[in-house]
Formats: sequence, C-alpha cells, structure tokens
Amino acid sequence: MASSFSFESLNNAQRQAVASLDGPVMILAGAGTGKTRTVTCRIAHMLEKRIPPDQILAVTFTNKAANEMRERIGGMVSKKAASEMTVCTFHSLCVRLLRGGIDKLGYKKNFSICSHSDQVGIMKQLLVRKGGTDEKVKPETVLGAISNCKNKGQDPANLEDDYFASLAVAYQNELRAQNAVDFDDLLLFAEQILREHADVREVFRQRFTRVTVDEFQDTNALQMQLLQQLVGPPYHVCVVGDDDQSIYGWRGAEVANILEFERFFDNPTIIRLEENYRSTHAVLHTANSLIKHNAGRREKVLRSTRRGGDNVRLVAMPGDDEEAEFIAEEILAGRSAVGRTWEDFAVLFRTNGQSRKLELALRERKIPYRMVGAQSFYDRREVRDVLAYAQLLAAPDADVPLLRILNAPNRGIGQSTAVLATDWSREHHESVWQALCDPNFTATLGAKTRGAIESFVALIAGAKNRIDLAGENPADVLHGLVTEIEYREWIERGCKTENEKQQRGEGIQMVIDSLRAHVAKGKKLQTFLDDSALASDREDDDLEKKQGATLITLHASKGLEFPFVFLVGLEEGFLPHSRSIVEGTKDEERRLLYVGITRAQDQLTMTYCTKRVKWGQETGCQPSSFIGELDDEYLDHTTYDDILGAEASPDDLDSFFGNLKGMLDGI
DNA sequence: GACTAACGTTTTTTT
DNA sequence: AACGTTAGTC
Repeated sequence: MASSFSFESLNNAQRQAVASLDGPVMILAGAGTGKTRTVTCRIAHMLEKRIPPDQILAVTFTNKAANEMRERIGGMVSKKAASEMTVCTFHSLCVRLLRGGIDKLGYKKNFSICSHSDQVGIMKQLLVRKGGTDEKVKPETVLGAISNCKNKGQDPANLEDDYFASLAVAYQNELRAQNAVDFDDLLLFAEQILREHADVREVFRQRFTRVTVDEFQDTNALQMQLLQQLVGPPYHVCVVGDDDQSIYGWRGAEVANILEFERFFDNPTIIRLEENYRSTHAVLHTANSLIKHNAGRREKVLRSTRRGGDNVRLVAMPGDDEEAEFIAEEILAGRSAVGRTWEDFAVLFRTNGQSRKLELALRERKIPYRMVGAQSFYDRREVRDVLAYAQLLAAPDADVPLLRILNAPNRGIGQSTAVLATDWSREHHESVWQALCDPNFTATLGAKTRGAIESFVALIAGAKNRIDLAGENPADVLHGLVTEIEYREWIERGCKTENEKQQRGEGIQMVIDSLRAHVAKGKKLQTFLDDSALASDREDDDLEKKQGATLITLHASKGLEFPFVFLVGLEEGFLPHSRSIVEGTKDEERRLLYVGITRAQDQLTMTYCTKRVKWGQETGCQPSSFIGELDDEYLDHTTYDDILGAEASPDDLDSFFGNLKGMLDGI
C-alpha cells in the first residue's frame, strides 16, 4: 500500500529523520518543528519498507499522547496496519508484560494496580502502625522518597533514612500481601523480569523490532533501563524529544537520557529539527535568547518560517488586580477583531493559585474560559467508590478497595470493626476479605456486626458469582449492585447543592457506562480496571471539548499553541519559583518560561507585578531575573500606565476613589 | 459515628 | 483566602 505522505512535503531535517530507519536514532525536535508529523511519517515509511506493522512499537508518556499518535498514524496508513501496531504508554506496556509474567516475581497474575490515593491510604496506616518516632511525617513525603528511588531503578529498602527504609519495606510487604503493585512497580518489575529472564526478553525483542519513544525528555532513569532491555541488537530504536522542554525533573525525569544518549545506545544518528512553523520571528528570537543561558544543552537554534510579526510585550503592572484586569480587557478587545475566537487566547501562569484573580476578571466581563486540570474525574469520591466495587468483583482480596467501601454506604461495619478485621487478617497472613469470610473471626464480634458482615460478604460473593459462574455482563452486575445498596441515594444525602447531586449521579453512571463500553468491545473486567487505573483521567477534561479562553499552568501548556498568549507573573520567587532557587533547579524554571514563550503563534505579552496578594497577604515582588536575559531586539518594555494612555479611564477614576475611600476608612 | 472548630498548609502533575 | 486534616464533642 502506498502511504499518503511524500518526502517533498518535508523539510531536509524531517526528511532525514523519516529516512533514517536503522540503528539508534535521536530526533531533537524543537518546539513547533513538526515533531508528530515527522514521527508518524517515519512510521508510515517503515511500512513502505515492508517492516511488518506488528513489530512496530511506539511508546508515549500519556494516554492522550498515545491516542493522538494512533489517530495520526491511522490517517496515514491502512486500517489493518494501524490496528496491528502497538501504540501505548510505558505503563500500559508494562501491565501487558506483567499480566503474562508477574508470577515470576511471586505475585498472582490478577494483581491490582494501586492508584495514588490507594498508596496514600496504605502509607497512612503504616505511619500509624509504625509511628515510633514522634516527628510528623506526611505519607506523601515517604511515598515521594520511595517513588524517586524506584524511578532511579533502585530498591527503596536501601533508602538512606532508616525510618523511611523500614516504611518502604513495610509498604512493599503490604502491597505484596494484597497482591497489588503501584505505578512505579509496573516499570520496576517489568524491567526486572526482562533483565532476569532471557527467554521473556527474547520474546519481546523479536515481537518489537522497531521501537519509538516520544517525549523522551520526560523519561526517567528506570524507563531508560527498561528501554535498554526492550531493545536488542541491531538497536532499531528512535527517541524523540527536546531537552529544552524538559520540565518534569521534579518527578524524576532525567535530561541526561537525552544529553548522554550515546552512553546508552552507541553511535546514534542525531537529527535536529530546528525549523519552526508555529511562532513569529519576534517570539522565537526572544525564546532563543533566553534558553541559551542554560548550560549543558544539545544546542539548537530555532528558525522561524514566519518573518516579522508584532514585537513581544513585557508589561510592568502595579499589582495582580491590574494584571488580571488588563489581560481581560486585552482579550475582550482582541476578540472583537474579525475572525477571532475566544479559543485563540491563552493565559499561562506558574502556579494554580494565580488563576483566581484572572478568573474573576474574565467572569466580570462575561468572557467564557476553560481551566485545564482542576479536579480529576478519577479522584471524585463516587467514581472511586464505584470503581472499588468493580475491583472487588474482580478480586475481593484487594484490601484497599474493600476497606474503602466496607461502610460506604453505611451498613454497620464501622472503623473499629475495620481495624479488628485488618489486624486479624495480618495475624493470619490473609486478606481482609478472607477474614470477613472466616467464621472464627466473625465469632469474636457482636451479633449485630456479625450479621452486617455476613450480608456484606453474601452481597459481594453473590455479585461475583453472577459474573464468574452465570457469565452475566459485569456492567449489569455492577449496576445491580450499586442500585441494591442504594449507593446513589446515600451519596446524594451528603450533597449540599442540586448541582452536586447531579454531578455525583453522573459520575456513578459514567463508570458503569464506561465498563459497559469496554465489555461491548470484548474486553474483560480486569482490562477495564487496568485501563481505569492507568487512565490519564483528563479525558473528560479535554481542552477541545470545552470552549473559551484558556487558563493554564505552564506545565500543562506544553504541546499546545495559541495565537495570543499572555504569560503572567514574571517575578522572582514565582518564575523562577522560590523553591527552585533553594533546590538549585533554576535551569528547569528557565525551560519552563521557554516552553511558555514558544506556545505563542502571533503575539506574546508577558507581565510582572510590583505587588501581589499571596496566601491572603499582600507581598512585594521583584521582576524575574529571567527578564534581564531576554534580548531586547524584538521586546518592548512598557508599563500598565503607558498602555492605558494619558487619559484617565472611568475605571481608573473608580479605583482612585476606591483607594481614597479605603485610606479615609483606615483613619 | 457524625458533626464542628481549630489548625496547618499552599509548585509544577502523569501513570 | 481557601482548602483539607485532625482533634474534640455530643
């Protein structure tokens, strides 16, 4: 089949990338240089060269990226070929591997995957149980240390701090007892199996002879180790990324994977995509002038294909109120131009806390806006509860989901009983579910509690049998179960508003519908649970599905582009963030600003304030030290007053009298 | 076991 | 300022 791309439509560097199919290849793809297009063309080219599609593996970091890539490839090659390729995240690849071979590590193949909140729950318990030290340690701190350790490919039992190390050991034992793994374990265990079992390794290396890794700057040390196990001679591996856009170092990403790629894969072909199709020359020049202040990078100089354009503006603001007002007014005015939509405008900020005043200013002017990444679907209580019930139907021995819904809705099995059951299960080296089923245990309880437990056990066991023995549709069973226990009525009782009630109801329904859809596609309950555990949870939150101007953190903005970008809060302590200065990661903050600047297609406005309300307290601000690093050739330094002009607008008078009144009131 | 009051915390976020 | 957590009360 002839693929639907032509070499003529690519620039020289892109063409070289597409043509270089053999051996290790590293594509350094600067912002806006047609990375995805190049990668998908390269894969289409593989098919042209008669490489069997089922040997092609493309690994991404997020589900969203995987879906996008699958779609882009699907538009370029035959349906059949596209369906035979594997395009997935690191984690889902590892789940597939482990579902087949985790028994080599002593786990059962029906292991469950702990979510973040599951992890916190387990660690909280351990801290209570092992809380020998009086110092207050947060579960997140310990889990963070464990995660960092695993992401480096090390055993958390060797953590420096003895207390942390003992907690790590207890945590791992707890997971093992529950036949559960956390997100990091998926990678860790998969790597271990590939490393220790040559037969499995060979199967995988023959299965996938062509491996592509996207967003390579976001990979951590463990993922690199995994990749090395996955790819054997003759190392047909292609990594794509941009070290200048590496902004996830704080969660383990290793820029070294790009910077020292030669150390991991010998003699790679290195291709630089430097032709930028997104931004004006002014924007790109400003971005380049900033990023060159970073030491130790793979040097790239992005060239714009778009000459001219408006200068970048840097506006000094009196305070964050004025900043928000200014931006809202600018959006309002900009949008009135012919052909402009609200979606053309984006406001980028360092921390979520900075969005509040912006939201208020937009709302006042009835400007529709969309916020990215507020509350995630899978963190919603009703969603987690219903999923917990679904988990029990697959594997009741999983303690975390069991304890979660043991008394939700209230059925007379309270905290004290839960503790007794947990203790008993630990003493007898069994799961909590087994304890609840054990007459010897229930005999130790009062008659009322015993009755409650017996009906709970009957409820879950009955539902499970309807799936396992009677072969009923799991979605029907789950729906029946949730209805029977009047879960919805229970959760609605706790709602304060009608809106909340409706949202919770929808959440319940969405889980059941989603399960039904999975079953309809022929997938098993277990697969549904895996997908849910690994879901990027923002499907619902998809930018495209919402309308309005975009309010977004710099981190979340990576990969996006907007005609008009406002970048707020260029103040020392915010950007670079004060914590980065303490931790010596100012380079990453510089990259963060670089990412922000390169989001702009046509026009970029950056602002900084003299004062800002922080944690309910007004604090003075200094301009960011990054401002001095920006080249002035295409950069206009202005102030709020300059732009408003000499004539006092009614707004100004209002605020003038407002201030005056405030001063008088203070006397 | 549910409710209230005081308290502490507050970068970024995916799997 | 606003949120979640925890301790204390009924």
